[in-house]
Amino acid sequence: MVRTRFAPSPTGYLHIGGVRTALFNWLFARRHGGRFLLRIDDTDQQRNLDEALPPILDGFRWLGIDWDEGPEVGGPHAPYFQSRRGARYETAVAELLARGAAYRDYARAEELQVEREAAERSGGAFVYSRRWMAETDEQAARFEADGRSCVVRLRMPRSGQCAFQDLIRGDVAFDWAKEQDHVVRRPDGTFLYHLASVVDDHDFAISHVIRAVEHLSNTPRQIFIAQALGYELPVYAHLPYVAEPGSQSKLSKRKIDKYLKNADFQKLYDHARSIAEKTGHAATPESFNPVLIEFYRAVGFLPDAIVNYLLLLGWSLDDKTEDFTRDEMIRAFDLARVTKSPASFDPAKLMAFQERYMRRVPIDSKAESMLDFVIRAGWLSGVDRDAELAKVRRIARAAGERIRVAGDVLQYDEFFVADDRLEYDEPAFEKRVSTGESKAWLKVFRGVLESVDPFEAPVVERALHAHLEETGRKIGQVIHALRIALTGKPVGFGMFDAMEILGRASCLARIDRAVARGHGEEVS
RNA sequence: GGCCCCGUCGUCUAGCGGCCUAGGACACUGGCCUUUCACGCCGGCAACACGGGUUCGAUUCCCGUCGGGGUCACCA
Repeated sequence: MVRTRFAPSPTGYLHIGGVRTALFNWLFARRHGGRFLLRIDDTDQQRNLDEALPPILDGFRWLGIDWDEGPEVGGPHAPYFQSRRGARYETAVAELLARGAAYRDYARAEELQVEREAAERSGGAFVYSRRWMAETDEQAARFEADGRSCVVRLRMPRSGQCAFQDLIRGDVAFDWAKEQDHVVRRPDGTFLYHLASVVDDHDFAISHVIRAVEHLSNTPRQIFIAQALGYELPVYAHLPYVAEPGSQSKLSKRKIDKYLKNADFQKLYDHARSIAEKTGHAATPESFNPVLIEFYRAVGFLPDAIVNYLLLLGWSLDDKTEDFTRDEMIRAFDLARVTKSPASFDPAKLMAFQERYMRRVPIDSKAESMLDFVIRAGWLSGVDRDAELAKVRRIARAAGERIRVAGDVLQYDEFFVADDRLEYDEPAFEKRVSTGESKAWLKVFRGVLESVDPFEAPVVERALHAHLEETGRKIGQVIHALRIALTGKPVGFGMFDAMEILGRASCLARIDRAVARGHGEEVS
């Protein structure tokens, strides 16, 4: 039975790279009819679990990455929180001690530091002298009388090699002598990650440990622990990490300022921020960061687009397939096809997937998600949802592919403001409405609009064309003035679609207002 | 610095000795379409890090160099 896990620490944030790792674990488990579990690595966190965990869980749920065992869903090996498994780790450490695979160590931090520096000076790897190791209770008592406290360290081999097979890296080997006597228990009785992780992986019957390469060099010490405890080893697979845009360095949530110098990143960020500003979403780097999944959710990305993009970061099926439904990716996923080199995160390509997926969203559900943003922005109340939805649906239809993320609806405030509150793009107004005979023409065309019936796009369009025919004008001569008078902007939807959405009354009122308006000044 | 890993277009990648004058996608770019903006359509630019081998033949195998990165905690 294949069993994989993803083990986040409860930081409150879901990192893009972490999601990719979780996704690969999930895919691998689903592919083999196994189980995917979530385990919370909170061995050393003072953070308040109660508020740091839900955002992570919500993030996974939103992405459609479900877990078979773990927080909230429970499971046969509960609890899935390392902070609640101390007793279990204690027995493991006792076993390690009993078997001579670990020892109590009474060294002080400064003493260790001296040895470390000496090793550095001589150019060799630091290997602890074990001078303050207590092998008997008597020795321990003596150190304690000195006021020393003890940690438990692994008694690592000092010769030979630790060799293992990695599903992605192939054969890997490390010299035992380069390994340190890692601490597994602190003086206060808490445990370190490596110990907890190995014990949990064993207890939870994890068959495949699929994680980022940063952990590759941690593997020997974990193998040492597992073997000392008589555990069967899981199969290891170390994924390349997700790199910065245009670089090979690991993507980090703290380096956002640096990434913003990348044009594509900047573009995505600005795009998202303009949406977030309108919805009042706090746009601090902590909460509003393109390295975190929450960022995409806050502006209306589609989870399927993100997952599909992430799937292709370090994995590919062949030389052309890019689109995968969940079922397709489950069927196709194969660790052997994971790349060895880091894949850099490309905001532009993510957006391309988003656009592609957005095209396939049925108009009704697109309108639903757009309406959420409109309500969040306070442009509609949400009280008469059916009527509001109908309006947003018309906008969605007219906007077509201009709506790339659901929050893009907030670019079209002209359909939500009162006629007398419409704002104009001043240079455009100057150029196309204030000059020549634009205003005179608008007045005339206003008369035409009054009698158009019904006030629907194709009818209005026919009326305009008939009018142009009679007066011998070309559409290009007048439509810009009309657009700016009605929407305040030089760009937008098809003119007639926009007019239908506005309705006759608004169109007339807006023409009146534009015509009455002076050169760039408000007429009251 | 020690140890380890990686190295095909700007980016994600295909390629597992001849199918490669290296394929696809994104980005960029020229044009078309068009009431604007998008979309769409047609076209273009663009890569095997370098040097040695092995071989009839290397992007593919080996070695070295260079470059990039990861990791060296009483963090996870």
